[in-house]
Amino acid sequence: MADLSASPELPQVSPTEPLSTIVRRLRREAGLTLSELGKRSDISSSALSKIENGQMSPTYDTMQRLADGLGIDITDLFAGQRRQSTGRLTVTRHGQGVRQSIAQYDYEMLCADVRRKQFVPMLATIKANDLKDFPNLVSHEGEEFIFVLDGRITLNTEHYSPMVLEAGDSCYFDSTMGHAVVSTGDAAATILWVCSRIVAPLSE
Amino acid sequence: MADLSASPELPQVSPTEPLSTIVRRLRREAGLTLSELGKRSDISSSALSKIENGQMSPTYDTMQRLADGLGIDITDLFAGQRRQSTGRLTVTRHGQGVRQSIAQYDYEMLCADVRRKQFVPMLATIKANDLKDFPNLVSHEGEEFIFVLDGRITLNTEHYSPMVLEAGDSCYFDSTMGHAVVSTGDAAATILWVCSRIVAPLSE
DNA sequence: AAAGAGAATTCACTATCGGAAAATTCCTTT
DNA sequence: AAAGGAATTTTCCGATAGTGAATTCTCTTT
Repeated sequence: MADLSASPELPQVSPTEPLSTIVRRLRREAGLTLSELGKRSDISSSALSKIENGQMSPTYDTMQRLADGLGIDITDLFAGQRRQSTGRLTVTRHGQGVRQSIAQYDYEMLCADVRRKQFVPMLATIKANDLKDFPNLVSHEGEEFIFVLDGRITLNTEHYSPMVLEAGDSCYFDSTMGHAVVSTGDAAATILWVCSRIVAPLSE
Repeated sequence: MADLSASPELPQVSPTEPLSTIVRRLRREAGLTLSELGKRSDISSSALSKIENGQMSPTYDTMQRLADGLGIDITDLFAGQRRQSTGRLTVTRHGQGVRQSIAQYDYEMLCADVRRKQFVPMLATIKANDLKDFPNLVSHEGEEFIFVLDGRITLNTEHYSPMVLEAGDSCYFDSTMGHAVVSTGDAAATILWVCSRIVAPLSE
């Protein structure tokens, strides 16, 4: 079985990248050994070895456990190489983000000059003090992470009882579930907020 | 670390459409009998029957031929398996993340009990003081965001000159570009670090 | 260089997939 | 309702996916 592709070059986009190569690449990127991945996905390391060497065609069942162990979506096992933007980088200095404001929060969008990000970081100052400040809970595609920098907040959600978070606490949740953050301390609360799956905000 | 929602680990009954139903639906939609589809995809009708009745887990090989015979992309066979988070949520209290350590950094993985996150947040304390502490620059798929909480760091990258970041500064970049963070202040530096497309470590 | 440790592969074996054909179910037609 | 034919399921069996143990490979350490 000859492997013609072997080029030492960087991210080669090969539409026909075989499963074996994809799996090996994903495992290496995750920094896992065969047995480590085997443990996570409940597949023997010998089976993984055979898969990565193209000596075996795994069953649907096995592929599902494999994707699970890699923490990826099973379709990623077929998708070949993912298009990756060139090494872009941007810095936002303290206080220099793009400011936006709605009734309940003041935002400072960080690194806003990079568009089409995989996730969007921002600093938010919570103005709302009461859930009544929200006409209704917010809900949108994607997942969300909150890290409290200062003050104390209450995270209200559709499916859980309100959670109080203090400085240093953090929270990760599915944002399709309705949610709203209010400040419950004396001082204004500041949080670092990260959302995935957000369409590039302002500026055209 | 309290996770309110989750049934422990695997037994989670996914509300997604199983392969069997997907295949049957697609075949019916195409108006094909088992043997007709079998002929097109070079799979015996008995095998197809077993697949459609959930009595068999087809191999990667077979699934490719199947998708081929149906004239669809193989990833469409997983339509029902795509990631779909049902309002999950988890909180990590100050200092309660899962700790990990490598030569250059100490990590505290936040919200580590949620797996398959779209992005992974962590707190890192930078131990490295010199670029020489790194055998080579780190590089992996995905994008990365850094927010400096305390101290001063220098971000070294493959394509840019080193950038000094102080508390409150942030940076977003493509992580396929080699990179390494060192502390350049007197005190240890602490940063909030967010990476996309990373496998969260296993917390046993 | 030898020893040792850990990773990857190979080996021997069992469980299961997948094919051919028999058996059954599900029509349509009389 | 019965007959006939097509679609589907079941049965049986060879081929191969998947496992644990043994082996080989690849490092680092002394």
